[in-house]
Amino acid sequence: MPARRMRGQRAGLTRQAVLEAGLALVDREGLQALSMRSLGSELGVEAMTLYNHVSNKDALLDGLVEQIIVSVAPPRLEASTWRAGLRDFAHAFLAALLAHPNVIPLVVSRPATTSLNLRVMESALESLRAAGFPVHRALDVLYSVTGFVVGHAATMTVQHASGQEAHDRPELLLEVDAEEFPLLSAAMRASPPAGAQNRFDFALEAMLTGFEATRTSAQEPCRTAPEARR
Amino acid sequence: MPARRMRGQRAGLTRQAVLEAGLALVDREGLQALSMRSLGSELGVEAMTLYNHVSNKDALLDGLVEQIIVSVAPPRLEASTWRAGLRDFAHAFLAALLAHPNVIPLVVSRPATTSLNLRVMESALESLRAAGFPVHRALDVLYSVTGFVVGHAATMTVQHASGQEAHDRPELLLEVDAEEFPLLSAAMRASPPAGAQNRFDFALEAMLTGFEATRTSAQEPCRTAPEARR
DNA sequence: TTGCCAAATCTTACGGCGTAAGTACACTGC
DNA sequence: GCAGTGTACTTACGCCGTAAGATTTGGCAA
Repeated sequence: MPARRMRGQRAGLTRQAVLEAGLALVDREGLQALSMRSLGSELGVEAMTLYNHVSNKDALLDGLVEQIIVSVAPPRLEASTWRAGLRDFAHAFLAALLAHPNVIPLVVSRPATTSLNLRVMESALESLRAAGFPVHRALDVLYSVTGFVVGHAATMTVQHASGQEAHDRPELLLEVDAEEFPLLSAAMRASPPAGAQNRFDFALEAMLTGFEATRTSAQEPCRTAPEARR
Repeated sequence: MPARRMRGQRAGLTRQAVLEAGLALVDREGLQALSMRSLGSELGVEAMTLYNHVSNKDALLDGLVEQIIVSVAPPRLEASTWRAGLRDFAHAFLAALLAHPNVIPLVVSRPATTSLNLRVMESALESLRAAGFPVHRALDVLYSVTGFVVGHAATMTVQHASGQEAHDRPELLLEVDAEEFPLLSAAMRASPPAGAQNRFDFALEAMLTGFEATRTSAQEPCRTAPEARR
């Protein structure tokens, strides 16, 4: 609980503190619960005070996205194989998104063109090029993976029953009519709650396998790259 | 221009007309320009009138998403190969999304669990199962493709320079510093404006190729499925 | 034809939003 | 001690979604 302060007394806020509180608030109560006023009172401060640290609400939202991007930033792409590197990156990115599911709509709708983010891409490109991808293909691969991760994270976390109180049940839609949609309900019952992760891995591997073929314009006919043989 | 009416006179609105006008408004001026008041005046009607046709703004937004889903609905998945079918579906879905880029954030953040949508999935599952996929794998494949398409559509259309006036330049970020990010800027210059579509196809094919291997638990060691040999 | 009703529309009002503008206070360096 | 600077608060404006109620209409029963 923030200590009682008198007019003009400092609260000791920083941009970072504001962003963290904002992220926490969104995680806890959803995007629509984030207003300058609510975030202010969360921090024991009036709404207008926040404008000392973020220039407006849009910048605040951009900041939230940035927080997430930064949390996955360390370019792990130097690890072992390019394939393992991409896999690690995809997993780290997915984990970061799933850790803050309420923010995903923001990630989707605003540009992640921070220079910090560009730096990550640059080093990833370097790794892929070294692994034998032509530069433009490397960019294709990178965009494909990020698009894929974002898309999956989004479809994994859409809450149905458009109520705003979906902050504590990670289960997905299970109440499909077994009469009307037999296959669908069967398939959903067949893949247990953890099935989403499996599905992600499954499709990711499929994509990586597909990439392999275009590495140096099909350097081997079928199975390429030794791939972490240990 | 809507004819001048007196109090209580009918405007002849329908839910469909409201949704269409809403979609048009969002396409033209962006999501943030859509308010009950603005949409009302668009239709020559007061804001509250709209509540006769949609129960609240959330339902209106759901309706916009539905409009898009419906436009891609006809299950083309019966066509020729399962692979060609999936490819067609992905292309149709992507086209529908790109036709209304401003709506993509909505598509991402709300459930597409209309029974109409479920019917599409059911028939797609049927096709895939007939093509040799175990049911749960078929669902994996389907989710993977939709997630992939949504993710790509999203990353293809994020506007940078978070201003709200990005409604008439489909170009993406091109002003990266060639000094600081040589590979990145080179790769972007290498892939021309139409490169996004190529990238999508490239990654889609990669994924489909990957799927092929899990069709009936690796039915052939390397190259499976004759695939539209005509 | 007349009378009535359900549906479509408009009016008013409320609380909450983002934020521009102005004010008050506490630190910092001289 | 004292000015300057930056942090925080207050007030106010115009927008938002929408609840409640008044008003008019078109269509149907008698």
